[in-house]
Amino acid sequence: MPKPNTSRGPIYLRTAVPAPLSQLFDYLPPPAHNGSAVQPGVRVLVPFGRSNKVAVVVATGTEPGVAAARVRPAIQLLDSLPTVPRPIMRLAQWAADYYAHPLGDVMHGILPPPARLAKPLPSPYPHRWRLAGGDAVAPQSRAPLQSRLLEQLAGAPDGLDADGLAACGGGWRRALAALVDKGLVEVSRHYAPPARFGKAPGGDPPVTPNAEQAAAIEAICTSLDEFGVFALEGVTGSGKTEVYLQVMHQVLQRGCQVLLLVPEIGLTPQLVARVRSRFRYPVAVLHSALTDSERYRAWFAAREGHARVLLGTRSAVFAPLPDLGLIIVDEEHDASLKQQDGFRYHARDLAVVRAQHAGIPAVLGSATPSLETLANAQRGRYRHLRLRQRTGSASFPVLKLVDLKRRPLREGLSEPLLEAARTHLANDDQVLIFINRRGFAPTLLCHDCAWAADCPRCDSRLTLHRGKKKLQCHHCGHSTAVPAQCPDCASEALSPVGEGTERIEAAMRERFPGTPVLRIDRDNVRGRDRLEQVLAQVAAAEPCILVGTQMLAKGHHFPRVTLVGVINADRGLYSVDFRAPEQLAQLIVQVAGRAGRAAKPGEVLIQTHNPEHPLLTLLIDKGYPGFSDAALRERRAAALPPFARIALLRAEANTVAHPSRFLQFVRDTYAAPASAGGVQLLGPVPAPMERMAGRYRAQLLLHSSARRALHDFCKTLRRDLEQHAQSRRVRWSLDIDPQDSL
DNA sequence: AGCACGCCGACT
DNA sequence: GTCGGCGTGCTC
Repeated sequence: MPKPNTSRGPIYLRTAVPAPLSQLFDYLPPPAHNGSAVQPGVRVLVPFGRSNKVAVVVATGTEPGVAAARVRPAIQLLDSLPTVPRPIMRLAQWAADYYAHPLGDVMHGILPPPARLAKPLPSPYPHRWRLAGGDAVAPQSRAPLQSRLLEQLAGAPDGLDADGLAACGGGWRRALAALVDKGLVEVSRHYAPPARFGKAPGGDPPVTPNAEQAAAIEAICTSLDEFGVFALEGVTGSGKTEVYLQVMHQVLQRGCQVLLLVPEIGLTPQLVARVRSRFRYPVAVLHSALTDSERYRAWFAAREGHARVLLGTRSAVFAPLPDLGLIIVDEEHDASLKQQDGFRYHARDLAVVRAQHAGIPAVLGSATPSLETLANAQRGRYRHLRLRQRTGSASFPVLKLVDLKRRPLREGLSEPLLEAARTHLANDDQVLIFINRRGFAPTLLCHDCAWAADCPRCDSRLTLHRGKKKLQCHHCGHSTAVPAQCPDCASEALSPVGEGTERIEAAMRERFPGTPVLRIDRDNVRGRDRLEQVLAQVAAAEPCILVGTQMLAKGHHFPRVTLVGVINADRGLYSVDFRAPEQLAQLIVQVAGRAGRAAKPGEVLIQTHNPEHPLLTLLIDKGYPGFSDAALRERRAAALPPFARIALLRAEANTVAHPSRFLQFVRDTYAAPASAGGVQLLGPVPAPMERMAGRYRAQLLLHSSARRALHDFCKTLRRDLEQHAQSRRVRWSLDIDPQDSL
């Protein structure tokens, strides 16, 4: 849309309104405003349908998108300066386009909650008060407390905060409010940020890098002024974080800000503490566990340039950073970097786009890089940096398979694993048992009539939680008491089938009486702090046994663990999802990385019924690089991502028929034109779990060898479906580059 | 997404 | 006779 107003007509504000609609909506400037100075990124209150919405101005222009008579005036401009700065506008528009998602919804999603209200942006910093009109002479008051306050304020032209005024004595807030009412005191608009966003003084000395680390740091630091992506593949314990910190240091010294993105589970207090204690620059942290006002403060500090480092989870990729000089994505393979509902973006991919827009480097770090990133490295689009050695004296753990075939299993534990545990514990070492399942047992079965405890709302079994004495569905949260007898045949022979963390914990207690057994899963370890407590216990403890889920696999160091047992590697070997093997390999490597980080070598035992499976043997003989090379070749041969592009049209409804009927309609309507454009429609098929939380789900797979073709098709498809009456009978969504596809 | 309009069932 | 179910249409 052209900007200069050469004609005589009115200027229109083209806005993104928070609604699931791909179009933009035009408004006239509010009354008594000519609109010429309105910049993109400014929020505006507009009438929309029968209600009012906070929209974001995307552009101004002289031609309305609809008949001029239909254009209504906006109610009020909410900002004088853009709330969404230019680079974020550009990123949001790029993302809305790439993910074929309405820009209004994207904008709404990236605004912090206080900015979604029809008010000017509030200051999130502690209030400061000063004398009204900046009087140097204190006005008088007859109340003693009030005059003390006035006296204090007269001596502080920049104003005083709560700490500064509390000295005037108890009840100061009431007295101050009275002064504000009288108009003698005002809230200062010259707020100041807190001096730091953390308490540690900074200045921890950097560690001397080894040759590989030094080379990586050098490679990145010699191209800080241009866009470039560095795939930093560093085995666990190779000191990736030290590389990040040293590169960050250089960037900070040049006066730039750094964005460090991590998966939700990777944002540990240890990492925050490590970043804070290294730099004398303010560090802000942004993640979902914060309160709204804490998040707003971090967002605001980033936007004002008060925070020099922003450490955050995926949504932080949209945080405004005026002096951004470097983006790092840690654990870039992690699935939690992709948003799984609504606006389904991948923070790693957007980080690369943002770096490109800004002309700065992006670093994608992982011990187990995603196949997407490795493919980009192979094609020469990303620079591949490798850290192959563990730092210090740490050596690599030895991986071994335990063949479960025809071996007696007691509570899921094989004799070789138990034997190894005995040996390691006898050496005063710690043992970690990994099992990717919470609860006691994943099924409760009647031995007499084969009744099984099913979830009434999902196509799944209820998990037995013995501690809570409940049967629980891990998909919808449904929970019931454990029946004493079979509801079908009244038999009392109800037996738990399979193993979860609780059961392994109990079994280990029984096998190793006197050895502490600590269970770490979501049921047992509620908050972040609790996890830290347990981990501190482990660090201090004598020989002990840790039993846990994914929570154990990421980010934490267990220097005293020398044996890791993986209870079951078989799920994932034969999954329908083509990404399952990749995820299994990543998980095994990550868990294995917990062992032997100190001087003692570690041992990893993986229980499986498929010890000849090529995925497992490759992983054990050649490590993750061996596995990923083979996996990439397979993906290429099968024309799967990253060698082809896919998208998923999902639909759900309260009846079985509606989703598949809707998707079949889409297929019937679009198969021919799609195919002409090089896009294949596959399905519809029921979702991997067709019924979840009482709703039926199906999906249609869109596949193309050409990114552009798929993208164009998705955009027209969305615009059509938004209009079509058919789509109102289901809830549908379009997922570009889905994480779980089939 | 909201929100209203518009036609068909069980209730004071 | 009304309250209210959710199908359909619209939002500059």
